[in-house]
Amino acid sequence: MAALKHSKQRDAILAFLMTRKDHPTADVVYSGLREEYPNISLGTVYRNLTLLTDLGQIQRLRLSDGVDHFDADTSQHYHFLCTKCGCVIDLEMETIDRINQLAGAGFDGQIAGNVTYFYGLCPACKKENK
Amino acid sequence: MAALKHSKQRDAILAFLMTRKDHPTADVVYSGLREEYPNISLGTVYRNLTLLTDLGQIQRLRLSDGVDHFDADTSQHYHFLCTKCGCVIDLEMETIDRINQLAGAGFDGQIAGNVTYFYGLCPACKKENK
DNA sequence: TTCCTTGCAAATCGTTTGCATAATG
DNA sequence: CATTATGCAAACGATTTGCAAGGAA
Repeated sequence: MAALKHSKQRDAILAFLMTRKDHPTADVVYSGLREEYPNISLGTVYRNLTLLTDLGQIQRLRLSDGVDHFDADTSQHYHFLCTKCGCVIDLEMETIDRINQLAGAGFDGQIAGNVTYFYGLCPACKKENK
Repeated sequence: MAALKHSKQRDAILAFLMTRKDHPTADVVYSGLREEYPNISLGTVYRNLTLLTDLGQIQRLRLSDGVDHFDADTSQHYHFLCTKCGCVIDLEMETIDRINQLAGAGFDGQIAGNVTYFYGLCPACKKENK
C-alpha cells in the first residue's frame, strides 16, 4: 500500500474546502486555487479529491446534477439541492437512518445504508419567486 | 411546443422498458433493441429516453454508479443498488415522504421532495458472500 | 408539404490516466 | 536514493447535438 507523502497542493485543496460550506465542485476548487497556485492542474485536484475522499477526510456528494461536489464536513448530515440555482446547502435535521429498517423489512439482501438528499427552492430563490 | 409525432422506435423503447424490471441503462436498451431494429442508433435511444422521461411515461434513476438507469414504473417506490454486482432492485416499502417535514423544519427554503435510495448487498451477492 | 424523427458521426462534459519531471522522506 | 506527487495532455465513458435524409400527419 502506497506510503503517502506530503504535498502542498493536497494541503491547499483540503484547506480550501474547509473554508467553504457551499460544497464546491472539482472545477471550482481548481479555479479557486489557481490564484495561489498558478500551475496546479485539474488532474492533481481530481487525484487529491479522490484520495482525500478515500482517506475519509472529505466526502463526495453525488447529486443528480451530474457533477460531483465535495464537502470537508464528514459528519453525517443531509443536503439540499436547489432546483433553480443549483446551490447545495446543509440541512439541520435529525438522522433518518431508521428508514434502513423500513427498507430492510421484507428484503432478502443486506441494507448497508441510504443516500438521501432533498431538493426544491433555496431560501434566496424562494424569495425571488414571489 | 413540439407536436409529437409517432415513431416505431419510441414505441419499441417504451415496450422494451416495460418488459424489464431490472432498470436497464441506455446502452442495455440499445443492445436489446438492436436485434429487432438493427439500425436503431444510440442517439435515438437517448433522445427518446429523455423525451419519455419528460413526458412522465418513464423515470430516470440517477444513482451513484455514474450511469443513468430507466424505469417504466413511474409510481412512487424505492430502489436498492447492490454495491457488489451493481444490480438495481425495487423495494417494497411504505412511503417515507414525511422526512420532507423533518428536512423542512428550520429550513427557510421550500422542500419539494427527496431523492432516496438504499445500497448494500443484494440477495444473490449476500448469499454468495457467506 | 410540413416538420418531427432518425441514423450517423462529431462534439461535449466531467473525470481519469500515462508519462516524464519535480518534490518528499 | 527510493518513491510518491505533479503538470500536462491525451484518453475515456456517458450523453448530447448538428445535419442531411426518412417518415408521419
